[in-house]
Amino acid sequence: MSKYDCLKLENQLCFPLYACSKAIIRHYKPFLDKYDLTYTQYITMLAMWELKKSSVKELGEHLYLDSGTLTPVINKLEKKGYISKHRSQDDARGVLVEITDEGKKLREEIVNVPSMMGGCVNLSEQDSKDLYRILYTILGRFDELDSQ
Amino acid sequence: MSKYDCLKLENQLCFPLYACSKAIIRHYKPFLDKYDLTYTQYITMLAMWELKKSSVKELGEHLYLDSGTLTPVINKLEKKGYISKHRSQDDARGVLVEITDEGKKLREEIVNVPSMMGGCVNLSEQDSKDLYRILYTILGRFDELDSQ
DNA sequence: TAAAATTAAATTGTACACAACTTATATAGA
DNA sequence: TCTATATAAGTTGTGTACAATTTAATTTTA
Repeated sequence: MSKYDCLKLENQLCFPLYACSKAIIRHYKPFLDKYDLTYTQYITMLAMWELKKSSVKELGEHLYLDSGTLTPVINKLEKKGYISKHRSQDDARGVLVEITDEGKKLREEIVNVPSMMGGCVNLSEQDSKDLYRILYTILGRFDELDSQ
Repeated sequence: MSKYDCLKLENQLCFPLYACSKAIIRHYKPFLDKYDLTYTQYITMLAMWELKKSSVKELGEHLYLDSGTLTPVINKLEKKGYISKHRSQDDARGVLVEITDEGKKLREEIVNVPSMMGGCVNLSEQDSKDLYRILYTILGRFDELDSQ
């Protein structure tokens, strides 16, 4: 036992989290390539399918992304025809993003992607539930910290 | 219940994983800024403190990073004086990276960072253990897939 | 209500991440 | 042994992330 044990990669939780996140995104790629979507564009579409219409700000809160990241992603998805954007009438500072008919069609095709990815990882029911709960516990702690 | 439920952000494990990983890295920043290190540079130093001497390839296997990411990180850490690099004698294709005395000194100072971060998250003992186990299960599955 | 403070997006600059490619070197097979 | 293959780093190009700044618009407040 050394006082440096806490600095070992294997004793840190941040590292497997970071490595896992990247591994999943990397393994999404072949599935998403078919639809010419990056992972970030994919989760942005996931959010838009739920929200249908949203400000950039609200979308960013859902995705934990700021406008610096989101603006270029939105512009790319707009160019692909999946969403449209225009200034808000109520508040001219805001921009409203809206799902298009093309975007709705994409949902039909992409609906089988999650199960294909799930098949790769193949966690037990219990592990999935535990992982889900613990991750949202951590996110909650950080949300608290940030709002203080 | 809709056939699109699987496409909801909240029903995907990839999303909280991705969000959590980013949140942790973001919250490391104030602690690492003191030492003028980015998160990637930090975990590279963690690996180097363990390995002491390593090829770029081996280092990349530890960190799940390829040379495209690692080469510039190594160059920056070299410029800061924490590591040194030179061609391998045995195999002139390889480059060996080695921790310097400066790099060893840094370890002394940075040893309190993990506990400060742990204090932010404050997971229960059981949740930490479960999270750790599940994350390495996932990484193991992907390693299997990749080696096939 | 006019100036000050706040807010929403966009912009800018730095640093990954990674696929695809290049270059140099080493190993294997005919 | 000579050529084909494989391997290790490095390079290039695209796409995030995010802090910091800018711009335009809205609220607050003196």
